[in-house]
Amino acid sequence: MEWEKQEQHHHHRHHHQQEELEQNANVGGNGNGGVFYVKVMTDAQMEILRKQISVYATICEQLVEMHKSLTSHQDLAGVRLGNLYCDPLMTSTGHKISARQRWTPTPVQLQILERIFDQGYGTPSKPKIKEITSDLSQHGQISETNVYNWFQNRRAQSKRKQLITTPNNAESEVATEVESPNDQKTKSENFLPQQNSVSMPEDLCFQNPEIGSRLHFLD
Amino acid sequence: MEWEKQEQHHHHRHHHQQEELEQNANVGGNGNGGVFYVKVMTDAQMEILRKQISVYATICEQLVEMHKSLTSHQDLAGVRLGNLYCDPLMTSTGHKISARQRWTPTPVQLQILERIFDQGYGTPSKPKIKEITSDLSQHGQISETNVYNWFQNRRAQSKRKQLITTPNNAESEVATEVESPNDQKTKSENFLPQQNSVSMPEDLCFQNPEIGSRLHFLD
DNA sequence: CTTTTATGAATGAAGG
DNA sequence: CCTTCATTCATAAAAG
Repeated sequence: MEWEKQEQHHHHRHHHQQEELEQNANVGGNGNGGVFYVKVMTDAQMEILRKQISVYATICEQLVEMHKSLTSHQDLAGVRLGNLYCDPLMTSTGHKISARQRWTPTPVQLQILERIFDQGYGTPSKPKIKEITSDLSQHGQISETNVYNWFQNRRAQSKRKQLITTPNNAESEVATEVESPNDQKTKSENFLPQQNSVSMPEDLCFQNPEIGSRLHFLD
Repeated sequence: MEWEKQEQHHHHRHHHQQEELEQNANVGGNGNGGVFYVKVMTDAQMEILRKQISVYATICEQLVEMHKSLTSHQDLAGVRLGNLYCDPLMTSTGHKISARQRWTPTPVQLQILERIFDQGYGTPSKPKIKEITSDLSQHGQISETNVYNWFQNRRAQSKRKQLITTPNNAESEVATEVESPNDQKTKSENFLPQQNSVSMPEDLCFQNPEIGSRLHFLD
C-alpha cells in the first residue's frame, strides 16, 4: 500500500492510489463460480498505519492547542478571508469562469446543522429557522431558505438511506441466484463532519473533542 | 454529506462471510497451516480507513492554513489567503489518500440503457427502475441508484448537447464579480470558493519541533 | 507517468 | 413531503 511505499520513497508522487490498492487486493475463489475480494494488510503495514494515524492525531491535537493560543486574544471576526473568489482554472478549454451560484455550507455550518438535525426534531418551524440562520450567519453567508432547503434535503437523504439500509426483503430469491445487486451507498454517518468542502480558517472549529477517539476501529 | 459513498465492488455474493471475517478483523490465514498472517479488511473498512486518514490530513492542513492566515493577519490587516485549495482527499503533496470506487456500466449494460433511453420515456418510474436494474444485474453489478443516476445524467448530457448543436444567440457576457448576498427569502446568489489548493508550508514554525519531523515522516 | 475528458455521484434548489 | 433538475466534484477511462 501507499504507506509502505511512502516510507521508502518520500518524494515520490503517487497519483494512482487506486491502482496500487487494487494490486494489494487479494482475490480468493470459492471454487464454485464466484469469487470474493478482500483487502489484505500485513502486520507491518497495519503497524505503519497505526503510527501514521497516531501521528496525525498528535499533530491535530497540538495544532488545536496552537490555534487556541493564537486566537484567545484575537478578534477573528475580522478575519473575513473566506468566500474568496477562485478561478476554476479551466484554461485548457478556455471555458468561461463564473461565480458560484449555489450556497455551500461551510464545515462549521454543516456541523451545526447536522447536530440540530440529529436532535431529532423534524423540519424546524419558521421562527426556529430564523434563529438557526442567525446563528449560522456568523460562520458564513446563509439565508433562511438555505436552511429550510437543507433540512428538507437532509431529511430526504436520511430517509432514502434508511430504505436502502433496511431493505426488508428476504433474500429468498427462488429461481436463480441473483447476486445481490443492490449494494447501495453505505453512508457512514459515524464519522467526521463533512470535510469535502473548503473551510476557511475561521471556520475550523473543533467542537468535537473526540478527534482522537474516532479511530477506535483500529484499536 | 459527502462521505456517503457507495460501496460497489464485485464480491457481493459473499458479503456476509466477509463481514464475519471483519469481526475479527485481525486474523487472516490461508486456512491450511497458517503459514502467513494477514490483516483482512473489507472494502467498506478500507473506505472508512481512507476517510479517517483523509480527515486527519484535512484537519491538519486546514489548521496549518489557519495558523498562517492568523499569523500573517497580525502583520497585514488586509492580507488574504491566496487561492486556497483544500481538497480533502489530497494531502499537501498531492497524494491521494482517499479513494472511492464508482460503478462503471459494462458495454452490455450501457447498450441496454441507451436503448431504453432512446425509447423516449423520461426518467423511469421507481418500479421501472427496479425492473431495469434487475435486468441489468444479469450483466454485471449494478444498483437501482446507478440506474437512476444514469438516466439523470444521460438526460442532462442529451440536453447539453442539444444546446451546443443549437447555437442560439451570442452571449458574450463578461463574468461579473459582483455578488449580491443572498438574503432572506430571495434566490440564493451567494458564492463560495471551493476547491483550491493548499500546500503544507515547509516553513511553518511549529511550537514543537517534534511535530515537524513527524509530519515529514508522513510525506 | 501525466494530463484531459467523460461521466457517476452528491446535493442545493425549485416545483407540485 | 416527494420528485426533478442544475451544478459541482471526483474519478475511471482515454489520450499524450
